[in-house]
Amino acid sequence: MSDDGVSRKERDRLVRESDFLDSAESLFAEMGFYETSMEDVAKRAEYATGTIYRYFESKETLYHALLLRKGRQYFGQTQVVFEKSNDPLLQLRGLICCKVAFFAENWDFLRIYMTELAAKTGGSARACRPPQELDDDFENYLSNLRDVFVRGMKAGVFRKLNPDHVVAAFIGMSNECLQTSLAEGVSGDVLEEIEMFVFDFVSGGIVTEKGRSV
Amino acid sequence: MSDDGVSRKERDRLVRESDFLDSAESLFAEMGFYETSMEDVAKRAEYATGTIYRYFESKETLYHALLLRKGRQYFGQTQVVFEKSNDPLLQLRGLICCKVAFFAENWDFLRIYMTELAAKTGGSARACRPPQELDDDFENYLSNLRDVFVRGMKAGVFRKLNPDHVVAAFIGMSNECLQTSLAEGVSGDVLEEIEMFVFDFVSGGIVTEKGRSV
Amino acid sequence: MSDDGVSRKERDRLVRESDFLDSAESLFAEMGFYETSMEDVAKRAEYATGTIYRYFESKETLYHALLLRKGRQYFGQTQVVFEKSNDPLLQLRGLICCKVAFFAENWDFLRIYMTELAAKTGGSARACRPPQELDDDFENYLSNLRDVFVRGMKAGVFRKLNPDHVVAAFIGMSNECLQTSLAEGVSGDVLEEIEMFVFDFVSGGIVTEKGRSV
Amino acid sequence: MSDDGVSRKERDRLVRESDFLDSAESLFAEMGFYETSMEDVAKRAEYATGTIYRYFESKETLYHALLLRKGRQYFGQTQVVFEKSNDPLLQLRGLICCKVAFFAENWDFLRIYMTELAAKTGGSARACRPPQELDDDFENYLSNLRDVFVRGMKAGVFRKLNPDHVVAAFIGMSNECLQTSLAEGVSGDVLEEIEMFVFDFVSGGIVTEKGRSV
DNA sequence: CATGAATGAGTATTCATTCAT
DNA sequence: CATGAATGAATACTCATTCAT
Repeated sequence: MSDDGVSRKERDRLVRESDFLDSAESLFAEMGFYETSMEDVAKRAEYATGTIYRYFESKETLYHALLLRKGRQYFGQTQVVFEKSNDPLLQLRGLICCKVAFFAENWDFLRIYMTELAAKTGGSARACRPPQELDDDFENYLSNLRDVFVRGMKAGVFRKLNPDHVVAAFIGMSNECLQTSLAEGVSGDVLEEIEMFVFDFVSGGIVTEKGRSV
Repeated sequence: MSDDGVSRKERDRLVRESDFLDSAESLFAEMGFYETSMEDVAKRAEYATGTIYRYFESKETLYHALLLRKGRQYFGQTQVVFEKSNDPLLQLRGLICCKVAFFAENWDFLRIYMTELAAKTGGSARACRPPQELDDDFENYLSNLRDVFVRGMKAGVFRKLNPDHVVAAFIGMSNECLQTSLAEGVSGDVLEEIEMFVFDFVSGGIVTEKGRSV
Repeated sequence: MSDDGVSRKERDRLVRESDFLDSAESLFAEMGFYETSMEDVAKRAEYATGTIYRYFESKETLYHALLLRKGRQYFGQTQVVFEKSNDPLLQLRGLICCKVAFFAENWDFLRIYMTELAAKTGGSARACRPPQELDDDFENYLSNLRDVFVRGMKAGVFRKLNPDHVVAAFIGMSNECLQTSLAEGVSGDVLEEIEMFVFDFVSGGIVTEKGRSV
Repeated sequence: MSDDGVSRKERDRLVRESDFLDSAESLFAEMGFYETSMEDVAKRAEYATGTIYRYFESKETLYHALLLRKGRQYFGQTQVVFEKSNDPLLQLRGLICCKVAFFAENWDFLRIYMTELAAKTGGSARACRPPQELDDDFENYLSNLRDVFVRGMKAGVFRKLNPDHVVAAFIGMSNECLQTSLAEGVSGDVLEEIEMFVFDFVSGGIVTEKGRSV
């Protein structure tokens, strides 16, 4: 037993699991779920094909696990933002910051997440659905996000708009901005720019006083 | 020969082709490209499996054809908007109106288009890519859209923001809003509401004077 | 009714049948039976696919018919040779002459016949066997040919060798010579040369007096 | 590692490969390439269908492999004959001996080889062509064989005939003799008889002194 | 009787999953 | 517990044949 109560065996196991998740993540992002074979995943992880099945019941399970791993991490971070403050504007800023930072670090995951979101929102009855656990987290995230906007509206700092639409708009625009920006490679400057842009756009849209008066 | 110079045979052929495209569109939207078999498509269209191949060379060709059919129609409509006026604000309104109307009528296509967009923007090297023809149309659309924003900025009716980001933001938010709204069923009221919301959000964001002053 | 007691209809029918047999013959020779589709045959004959089935029950039937057409013609000619004389040497000469002349005119058929012979002699249980009728003709031809050799041996003009082997040798060598020679294009001179060569080779082999004495 | 530097795994693999080649060889000989399904091959080898594809990329590859296996073996043996002596008569004897012995042991292969030869000489543009490697070996064989005859003619032990025709005649007659003889079952006596017959026939043809004087 | 669109059985091939070593 | 060969169900696609027009 090591200090933190985890045996070497257990640690080894976790390392292996992580190897597979990493391989799968990059391959699924590159080639898509269906164009990636279990053999591909095993090969990239430098294990034998059969070994994956010691760690994951099926290809779908592997997919779920990788969605969960990063997904929970992300939703965990957003949860912190939701809980740290009650100020809608601060929360909004925090969420954007958190999102940009997370996806900049997890570009492969973003691509998978976007595809998943497209399928999910569209209501596709695909064989390979995201795991319930993550769905719950996502629902919770949506509800918290909605709450931020609703409170902001009540407090008069946000305009009174349909909060469900605002949620969708916020998610859609931030995702798309991240995708197109990050596709061209990541640098610190770009990140800051995206972060600022997203907040700016959400806050004030694009029309000027002059434009409004027309 | 009938009045419009198309023989009955030719018309029959087009009807059949359309049957297959319709079946494929709904199935690909529901189940995804890979989870839909050619037999499924044939069955839904009420033909034998082999018959599809008299109309489409391969599953991929069928997919491309259905993307092209609606895609070109949509980009054709946006092109009209781009050409009808030079006023960025009017163009923006027109584009939103056009998008909402089109996708309300083509909910299945929207779902496929969203998945395609997720894959495309994400740079996935999927076996089944959209046809070059549509890619070109899409690039052209992006460039025209960007131009609307750039002209608006020059004219002082739009705020000076990174136009590429604005393009991404506009596309992402409008798509996501449409998806979530339309998923719940379509009614005339909803359409008008989405249209107004999208324009409103793009125009002015969500933060109020009061929020800004904080 | 025309002079020879065949109605125009009947004549038309025979023309059509012949068109199909010609197309099939050239295609089967070029591409092989399995690589040729009924649509190919119809297209080359400039008819619709279904029309073939008014004339031939199946692809196999078509194949049989084309084997029969030329096959019977050929065996008919050899029969004449068998009957015209009783002199083994004259008959042999006549058979060679007849064979060279026939296959020079029917190069496509030769190729099909060779393949068929390879399969038949090899005892392949192929789905597409030659028709019984032709098999009988072939057996009859073999038996007559054997008889020529046997009589020649009895008469002392042929050496006493196993007559079955002689038959096989004669057929094999003449076929192969024709194939390789005709593959390079046909001319009158070539024909005469092959004819002479085959007779010469069958008659006297290749070893000289000197070679024999070694 | 075993003594001969081949691991057990490697040996197992070769055994399996050989199993498939054997099954395919007998089936292709019996039924023909097109009438044999991969499932048939797998079944005869007592493996599952998919297993073949771990050893051969495609049906065509399998076919090529089986042609190569025996083909190279055969051409290897003829090469030895070509190199062992310079005496045309001895070489001729050696080639016949070698051919009879080889095809007696490889009756299935002979049937496939004959079909292949029929197609090849006939110039059929079949989808499933023999591998280039074997074609080269065959060309080399032809050229060496021709050389034997040319040298024999120069040395005065062979009659002066068109050497290309002699090559064709020799190949055709020996193949056909082997096919018809071996089709009836093989015994030591038969082999010796065929061998002698072929040499006898090639050497001296069939016409006697008496026949010649007529 | 010609047509050619529709049919659907048949086949090569793939790949997630299992299991003996 | 790792391995990777074997499995066999699943699927895109072909083509001989049929039949309504």
